[in-house]
Amino acid sequence: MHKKADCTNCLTSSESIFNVLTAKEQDLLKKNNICTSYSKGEIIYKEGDKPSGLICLCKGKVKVFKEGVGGRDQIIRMAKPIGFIGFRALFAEENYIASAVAIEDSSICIIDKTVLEKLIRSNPDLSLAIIKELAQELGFSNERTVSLTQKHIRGRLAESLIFLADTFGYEEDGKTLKVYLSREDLANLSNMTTSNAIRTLSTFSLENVIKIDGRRITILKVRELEKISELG
Amino acid sequence: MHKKADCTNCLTSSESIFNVLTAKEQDLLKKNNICTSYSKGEIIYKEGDKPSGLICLCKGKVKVFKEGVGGRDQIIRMAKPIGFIGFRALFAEENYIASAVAIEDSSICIIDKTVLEKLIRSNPDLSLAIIKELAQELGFSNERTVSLTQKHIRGRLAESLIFLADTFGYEEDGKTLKVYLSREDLANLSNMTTSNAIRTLSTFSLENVIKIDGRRITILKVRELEKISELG
DNA sequence: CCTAAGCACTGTTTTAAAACACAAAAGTAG
DNA sequence: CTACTTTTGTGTTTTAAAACAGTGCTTAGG
Repeated sequence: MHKKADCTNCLTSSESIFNVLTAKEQDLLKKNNICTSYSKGEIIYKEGDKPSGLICLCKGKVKVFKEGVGGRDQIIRMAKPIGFIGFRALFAEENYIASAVAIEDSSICIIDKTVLEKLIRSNPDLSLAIIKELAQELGFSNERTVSLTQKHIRGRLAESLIFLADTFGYEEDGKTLKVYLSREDLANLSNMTTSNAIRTLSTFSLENVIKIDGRRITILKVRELEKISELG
Repeated sequence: MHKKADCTNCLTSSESIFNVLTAKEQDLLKKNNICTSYSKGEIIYKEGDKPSGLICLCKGKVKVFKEGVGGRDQIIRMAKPIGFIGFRALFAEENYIASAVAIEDSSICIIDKTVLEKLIRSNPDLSLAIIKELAQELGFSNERTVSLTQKHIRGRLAESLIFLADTFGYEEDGKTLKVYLSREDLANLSNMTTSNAIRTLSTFSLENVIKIDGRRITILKVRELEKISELG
């Protein structure tokens, strides 16, 4: 674990925020990052840790969660390649307020804090891209706050399933979620107890809105699911 | 209403994010903003509206809220001078996802979108300040999501009272909140029904943690209130 | 001054979801 | 292969908070 990994083209891919950089700047970036790999279940950082740089997820999937008062976790973000994790604390110059755990075998690379600042100072397009990214994330968080507090269990779970589909997409069949979460994670994403996630999932299955086969969730009626989510 | 107002020194005050600008840049800023005043209760923008520029609150107090599924509002932010409202949507290049209403007679000035972009492009310190501001706001939103979903009514209300004290401060006596909200607003801030806000407020008063006199709330035992908030 | 409207407050009922308590299945390690 | 742990699944009880219902107070407007 924590083996060295190599993710050269990850940072400069067309999907990456860094594609606005000049060749020279991209060079600087490539020379200043450390790659590491994590197995499924491993902790990437913990609440309270100090961020050392910008973490880029090159491979795998990561959940970011906060421990609540009753010991119950709330998943506040899910990351897929190519994406960043832990950037909030870095930019706010604070310690992490949440923890990140790999939910699949993953590779990350860390861009040094000072190098990043240099790049931001040298390239306004990068600044604007980061500002936009943060603003969108804030919008997501605000939306989520209202959904999680006001929707009922069915609505919250339906919303989570749609969110997972939007984020990770479908398998080749075009309807099976390309992410395999435990019932507990699904519950922690949707602000409910594990029992209730299991129960509600079964209900959806009985109603033929989804099909469940272990952790494999196939969405049969997206429209129906969206309706359940909207009604709350 | 919507009278023209004058808030020249508001943008360039030492508390403002724009204090990193050069004299020349500050000049550009001052030449390109429109000031308006709103009476208590007036709408500054509505969910779905398109942002035209960066809104700076120069005088007064503003609540920013989202309408939930059951018609119940959730207050997601409270703004005081000198602060910005509606910046999230502007930076994300989206329409507003929340509404802003003045809860006191207020003055705002709007900085044109293109002027703002010019300033961001010319001054990296401004970029960094905006990035930091957004990241802190995102942290606040994440914390809030967990509190509002996991804490019980007493904990949520206690947290809101502490938040109001932190945001708006105290009157001369050093313990009376310098903000006067209706019970409904207090409920919408704390994710509960108005009845429950009233009830819980009375309980706190009976327990001598606070003193209530209409909308005037005096915090008698801050430590106690913090305990209630932490325990959930 | 009187009336209306909105806000503050209280008691009662209902309900959604948590908590609890098991049982069965599926992975995992020895 | 067996024992152990974790995850999944289900039924029951309890509880926190919403919904409902109605009264009094205060403010605003004619």
